[in-house]
Amino acid sequence: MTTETAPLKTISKYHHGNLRQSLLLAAKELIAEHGIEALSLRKLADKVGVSRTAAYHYFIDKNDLLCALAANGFRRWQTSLDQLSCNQLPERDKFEQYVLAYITFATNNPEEYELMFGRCIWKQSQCTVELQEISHTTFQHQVEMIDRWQSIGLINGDSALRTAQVIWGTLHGIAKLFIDGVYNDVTRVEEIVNSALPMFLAAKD
Amino acid sequence: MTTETAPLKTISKYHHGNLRQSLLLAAKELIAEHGIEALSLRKLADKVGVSRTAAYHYFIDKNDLLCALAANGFRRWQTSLDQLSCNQLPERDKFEQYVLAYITFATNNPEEYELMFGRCIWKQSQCTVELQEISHTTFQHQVEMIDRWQSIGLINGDSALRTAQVIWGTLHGIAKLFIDGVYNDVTRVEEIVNSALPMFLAAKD
DNA sequence: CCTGTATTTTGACACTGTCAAGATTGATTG
DNA sequence: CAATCAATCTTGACAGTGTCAAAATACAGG
Repeated sequence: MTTETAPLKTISKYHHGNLRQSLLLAAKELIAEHGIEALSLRKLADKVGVSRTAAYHYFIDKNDLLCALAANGFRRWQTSLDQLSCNQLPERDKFEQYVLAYITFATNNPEEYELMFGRCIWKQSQCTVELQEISHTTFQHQVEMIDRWQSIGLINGDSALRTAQVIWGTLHGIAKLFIDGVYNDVTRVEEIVNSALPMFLAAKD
Repeated sequence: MTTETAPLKTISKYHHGNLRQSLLLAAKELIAEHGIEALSLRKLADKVGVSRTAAYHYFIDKNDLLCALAANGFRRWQTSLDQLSCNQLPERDKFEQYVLAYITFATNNPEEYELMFGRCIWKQSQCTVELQEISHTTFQHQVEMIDRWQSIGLINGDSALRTAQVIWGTLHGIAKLFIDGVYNDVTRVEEIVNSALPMFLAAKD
């Protein structure tokens, strides 16, 4: 459809070139800086140097744009997962890395994380098929990882699905309590994670 | 300050009688029905039968009103905790009850829970001293409960504070995943809770 | 009845998301 | 090269929103 060769035109008012990409990038920056609820389509348009309603040619909705951002987040997290699952460390270290990576990803990109797993998209407004697919894939991926760790005997629990749900719940909960400011001493992340680990790991002696 | 004898006046436009209480009640209903983000001060005023800006004589802000609602929620949850901590069941059953009660409270009053622990109040806007106090008291209370269970040897972990934070994280996370619609089969709450319990309980044989 | 204070309303402003209609541009033809 | 067309962007407009300042109303006390 669109030619991929970015023209790098001289600045003319019309035909921005790659507005969709620019909008997503600027939105990500604005959100990271001032939070999700501070993002308005008009400020976004201002930042990109374009009119208020220009975004509506690339996104159905404000919600549609947020979904696209969340999908990008899932892609980023997915690649982290991929790197992690194909390294050569012993499985136990992999598990620890996974737990730490999860919390780190969440606390380092709080607003993006909020977008990916928060009510803003999942609850109140319906989410895009794109987002539904990429998130489902990622969920599946994580369940499989935990499933394998469980079948090895590294972590305990009966049903693999239930165990995955509980572990994810724990990670999500800790992350959320930090992100939302209920826990506010972020320097203590690692300590809490280290307290969480032995609860999941099978008896180790 | 205000006389506590509610006059129950005939309906005259001015001097509603107990506007503050009415506003809180109506707001709670509106939120329970349509979600937090659907609450506007104007709809709220309409429902109570009062002008748009009437609420500003009892609340500084929209945020102030939400904080009051959250504080009420904490009071409700606190009484549940009190009932639970002074019954005569064995400690193990108490712990199970606590876990189930937490998730049940959250999933039965999702919007109120969101208000109590969500970003809406804690992160973006600063919360009231009233809310800060009541929530801090409740947190403390929960930490003490877990501390006791740990010193008895019912649940494992090293630091009591860290253990409490992790357990709370787990409960909060599971609750949130349900509330926000990421987990959507609410009938499976109990199964997940039952999978979570043995992770916290010390070896039981 | 008159006055002061507590309470509520009206008017106004800036900001938001979104739709319909118009304006501008680059590419594709003849 | 000139004309047409579709893609792209802008302007105008509307209904909501939170919130402030000033006006209006009701009640209590003298």
